[in-house]
Amino acid sequence: MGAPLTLARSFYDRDVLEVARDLLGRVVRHTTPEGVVGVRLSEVEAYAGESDPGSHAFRGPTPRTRVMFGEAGHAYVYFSYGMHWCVNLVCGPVGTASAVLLRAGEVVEGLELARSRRVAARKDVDLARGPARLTQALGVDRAQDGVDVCGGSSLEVLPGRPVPDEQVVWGPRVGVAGAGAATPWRASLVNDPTVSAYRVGGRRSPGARATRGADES
DNA sequence: CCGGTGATGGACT
DNA sequence: GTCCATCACCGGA
Repeated sequence: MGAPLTLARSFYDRDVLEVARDLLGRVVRHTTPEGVVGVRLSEVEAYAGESDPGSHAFRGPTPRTRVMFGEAGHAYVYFSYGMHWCVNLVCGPVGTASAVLLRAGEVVEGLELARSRRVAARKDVDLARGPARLTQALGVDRAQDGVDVCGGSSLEVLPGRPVPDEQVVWGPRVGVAGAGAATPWRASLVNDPTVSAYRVGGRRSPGARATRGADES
């Protein structure tokens, strides 16, 4: 038998920062009746479970965050801002509720289909440049919440090509206050045009902090 | 290039 | 009622 197509569950069943780091350069692939789209990850963000004030798991399990408290290697998909879907990969032991948010990547398979799903994107580098854009390009939504990405599902993560440390840049997470603010939760590929360049604070009230990520341009 | 803002709906207090 | 792990679009520099 050949090597498994998707990453083994053990890949996800460890520290969330390690998983985030190792996800860079991997390919997330989603197969639907419309076809297949694959995205090579260029930016991810770690959420360290119940102790992380920035995590959806911070207040303990709820119907929405049920999947986060479960087994590593499953997708946690949530609905945001009334119109967007974002996808995380659960990691660590059961009950840990850690997860890695897939923030951006390059479409490396199914370019035409991705374009048709992302009509607003003017350039191909914008197709999956941002967490909600990435899910839209992949065609991921509520139906993939809880899906096991370790094989046998329409949503899977392929080995891709590992990225050397020199190409990895760590930066702060946005919109999170509290003790964990100093931890570099967000990892991205240096000088990669598909890395999202988002605003700190978003549409927050005036006076929002202006700490820019260190991985721009 | 950059900052400001509306859209839009669900989860949680 | 408030807060979003966001995006697209618009106008100004």
